[in-house]
Amino acid sequence: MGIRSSRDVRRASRFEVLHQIYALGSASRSSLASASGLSTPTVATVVSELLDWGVIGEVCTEDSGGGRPRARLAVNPARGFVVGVDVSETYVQTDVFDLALQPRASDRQALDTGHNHPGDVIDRIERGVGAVLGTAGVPRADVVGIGVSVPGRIDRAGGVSVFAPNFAWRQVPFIELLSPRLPLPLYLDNPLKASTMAELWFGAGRDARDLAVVTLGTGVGAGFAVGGTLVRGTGNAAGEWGHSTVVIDGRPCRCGNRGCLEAYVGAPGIMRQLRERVPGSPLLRPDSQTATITALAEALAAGDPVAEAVLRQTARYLGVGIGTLVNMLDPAVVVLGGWVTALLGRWLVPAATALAARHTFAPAFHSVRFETSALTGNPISLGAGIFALEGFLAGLGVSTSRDPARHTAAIATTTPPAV
Amino acid sequence: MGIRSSRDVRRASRFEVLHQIYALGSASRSSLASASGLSTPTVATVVSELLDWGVIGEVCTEDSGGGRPRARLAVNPARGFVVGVDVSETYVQTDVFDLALQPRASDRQALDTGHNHPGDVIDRIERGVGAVLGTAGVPRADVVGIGVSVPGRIDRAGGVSVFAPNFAWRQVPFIELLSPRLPLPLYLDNPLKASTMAELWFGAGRDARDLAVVTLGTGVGAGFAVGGTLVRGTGNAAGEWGHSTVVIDGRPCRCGNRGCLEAYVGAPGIMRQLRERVPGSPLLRPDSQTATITALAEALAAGDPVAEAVLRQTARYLGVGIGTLVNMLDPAVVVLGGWVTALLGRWLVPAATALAARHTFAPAFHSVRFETSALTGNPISLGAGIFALEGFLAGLGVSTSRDPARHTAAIATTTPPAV
DNA sequence: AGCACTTCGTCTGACGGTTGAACGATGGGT
DNA sequence: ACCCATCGTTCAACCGTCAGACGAAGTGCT
Repeated sequence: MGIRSSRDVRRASRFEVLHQIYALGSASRSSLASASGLSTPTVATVVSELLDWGVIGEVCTEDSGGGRPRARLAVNPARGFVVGVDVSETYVQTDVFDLALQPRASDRQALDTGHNHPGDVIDRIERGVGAVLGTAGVPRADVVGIGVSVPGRIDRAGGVSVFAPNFAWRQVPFIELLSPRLPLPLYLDNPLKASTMAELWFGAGRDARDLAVVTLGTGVGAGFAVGGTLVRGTGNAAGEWGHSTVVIDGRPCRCGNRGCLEAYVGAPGIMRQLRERVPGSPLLRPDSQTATITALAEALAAGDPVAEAVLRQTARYLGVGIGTLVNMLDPAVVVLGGWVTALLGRWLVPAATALAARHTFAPAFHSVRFETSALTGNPISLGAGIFALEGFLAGLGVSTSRDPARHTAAIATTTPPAV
Repeated sequence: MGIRSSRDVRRASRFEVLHQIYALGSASRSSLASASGLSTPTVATVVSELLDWGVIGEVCTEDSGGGRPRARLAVNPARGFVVGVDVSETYVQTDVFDLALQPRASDRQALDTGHNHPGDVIDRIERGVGAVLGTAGVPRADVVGIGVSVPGRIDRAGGVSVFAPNFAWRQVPFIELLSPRLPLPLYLDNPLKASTMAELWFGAGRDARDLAVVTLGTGVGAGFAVGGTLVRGTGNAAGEWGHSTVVIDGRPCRCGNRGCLEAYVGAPGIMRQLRERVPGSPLLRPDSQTATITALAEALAAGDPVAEAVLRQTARYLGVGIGTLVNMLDPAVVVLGGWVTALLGRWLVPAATALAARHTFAPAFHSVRFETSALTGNPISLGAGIFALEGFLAGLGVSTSRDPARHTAAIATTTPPAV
C-alpha cells in the first residue's frame, strides 16, 4: 500500500498542486483549489512551501472584477534546469529545459550502426550535455538532474539497460558508466515511458486519466497510464505493444520473433511493404528510413496510387494493434506520436482509427478518442527531462520526511554531491 | 486524486489490515503489523474498530514461546452474508457466502437460448437467491449485499447492462429491474472483473500486485490488476482481450468482427476446429459445448491424435493472445481459469505458455509466471460476492465520514431499507 | 471621502491519523 | 521469587485537511 501517514497526504497534495501549475501554465491560488479539489487553506499552505523552495513564484497580479486582485503563480524557470536525453538508433538528442520545462537549447549527434557500443553512446551524451549547457549558458551547478531514455528494457533502480535488441546490449550498467562523466542525479528509462510521461504532463493527460500513447518510428511501442499513473509492469517492461503478433508466422522481427506489429508498421516494415509492392520504386531510399517515409508522404500528397496502397496496408495492421489496445485497456484517449506519425499521420491516423473499429469490441470503441500528439519538440527528451524533474521535486520534500527513499517517484543513482 | 485527508489514510489502513486477514485466514495483531507495514498501535486501533463492528473476532490464543500469547483474529463469519450471482449464457448460479467468504449454499438454474430476456434472468436470480438462503438457513435480514455478474459491458453506477452481445441486450437497466424484487444493496459488474477480484483476494493476487486473469469458457476475456487495483478503463470496458484480432479477416465472431481470439479459443471455436478437421468426429456433441470439451479432454488423456492436433492449434492462438497480454502489461502472474481451462488446462496451459514465448518480447516473458487458477468453486460468483462485501465494508466506515458516497469502492443501488 | 460590495487569501481551532517509546499483560524458565 | 521474551496498549508528539471567521485589496456608488 502506498498511503501510510499524513505525510503521504501532503505529498499527494503537493504533487497535485504542482502538476496543475505545470498543466495550466500559471494559476491563482483559488483556481488551483478548484482544479485540484483541495480547500483554499490547503492550497495556500502547499503554495507557500513551494514559494519557500523557490520552485514557483508570483508572477503578477490581475484584476478579479471588483475584488482583491488574483496573484498568478507560475513555475520559477530560473530555479534550476533539467536535461533530457533521447538515445535513438540513429542519433542522440540532448535538450536542456528550465524548471518550467521550456526548452532552452538542443543538440543532436549522429549515431551510426557501427558506433552504438555503450561507450560511443556515453561519449555522445557527455558531448551533448556539454553543448546544450554551453549554448544555453547554464552552469553545471544549476542542473538539478539528467534523464536519459534508452530503448529496450530498463532496470531503473540499478540504472541498467537490461536488454536493448537494436543495440545488441544486454545488462549494460549504463548509469554506472555515465555517472563518473556526469556527476549529477541521473535517471534512466525507455522512450515509451518517457513519451507517455510527456503526454501525461503536457498533452492529452491534462484532462484524461486513462490513456495510451502509441509511438510509431523505427521501433513501435506504447505507454499506458491508468488513473493518471504510468503503468510500468513488474519488470518495467510494460508497453511492448509493438512486439505483439499481428500475423501468425509472419515477417521476422528484429526482436527474434515473427509477425510482430513493429515488423509491419515500423518504418522498416513500411519500407518493406513498398519494396514488396514495387521493388524498384523511386520512393525507396534504401539508405534512409526518414527519406523514404518523407518521399512516401509527398507521394501521398500527390495522390500516388502505390503510396496509397502502402498506406492502406499499414493502416490495416495498425488498426489491428490499436483495436487490441483499446479492447484491453479501454482508455479515454489514444495519442499517436513518433516521427512516422509526424510524417504520415495526416493520412495514417484517420485510416487506422477507422479500421480499428473492426477490431474493437463495440462499446469500448465508441468511448475512445484518438489524437495525434500535439506536443512540440521531441517528446522523448522532454519525458526524460520530466523524470529528472520528478526526482528533483521528490527530493525537495525529503528534509521533512523520515524515510524519503521509500517514497521518491524516480530513483536516482547519484554520485556524492561533493568531491 | 484519491488521497484527500487523513480519513483516506485510515481507510487505506483498514482495507489493508482486513485484506490481510482475508488473505491469511487468521492472524495476530503483530503479524498483521509486519504483513501490512503498519505500526502495532495503528493495527491495534484498526482492529479494535473492526472488533466493535463485529466484522472480525478473536478466535483463540496461542503460545508464543515464552511470552504473552498471541490472540488470533479472524473474520467473524456470522456477522452477515453476501450473495454472488453468476449469470452465464447457459445458467444462473447463485451462491451465498458467510462474511469470511466461505460458501454456504449454491444453486444453479438453467438458462436456455430461448429464455434470456432480462425478465427471465431476473426471475432465475430471484428464485436462486430464495433457494440458497433457504438451504443455508440464512434470514434475508442477515444478507448485507448481493453482487451480480452479467457478461458484456456494465455501467456500475447506473446498474445498467450497456451491451451484452450474447443476450442481445442493450441498455438494460438491470438493477432497476432487480431492485424491487430483492430490496437489498445490489452490485453489478461483469464476469471478467469478478473473477479477477476473486484471484486478487484469494488467488494469485495474495502475493502479486500486477496480474492478469484469463478466463476461457464459451466467451474469452481477461481482467487486469495494476498495483493491486482492478483496471476498469474509462467505461468499465477494460479486459475485452478475447475480442482482439489474432487472424486478420479470420473467422466471424459473435461480436460482429472477424478473427477475434475468442472465435478460436472459446469453446465454440475449439468445436469448430474439431469440426473442420474431422467433420464427423465422434468427439463432437453439437448440442453441448461442455460435453464436447469433456470428450476432447478424455481423448487427450487417451492420446488421440485428432484431439492433440486440435489442442495444438488452440494453444497456438492462445499463445499469441497471451504473448500480447504479457507484452503490453508485464504482469507478475498470468492466471488461467474458466471452465475450458478446468477441462483442458492440463494440456492447454503448458502448450500455450510455451508457445507464448514466441510471441513475447523476451525480457518481459522471462519474468512472468503462469498459473492455473487454484480457486475452488465458481470464481465469478465468488467475485460477485466480493463486490457486495466491499460495498458492505465501505459502508461501515460511513458514519464517521463526511461524504461516504465519494469513496465507496462499489457503488450500490439500494432501495430504502425499511418499507 | 465614505461606504457597500466583491473576490482573494490567511488564520485559527477542531478534527482525524500514524508512530516511537514507555508500559502493562502474560506466559516460560530457573 | 525472579528474570526474560513476546504481545498488546497507552500516551504524547507530530503531521495533515478543512470550515468558518477574518483580513486584504480592489470597484462602484453616493
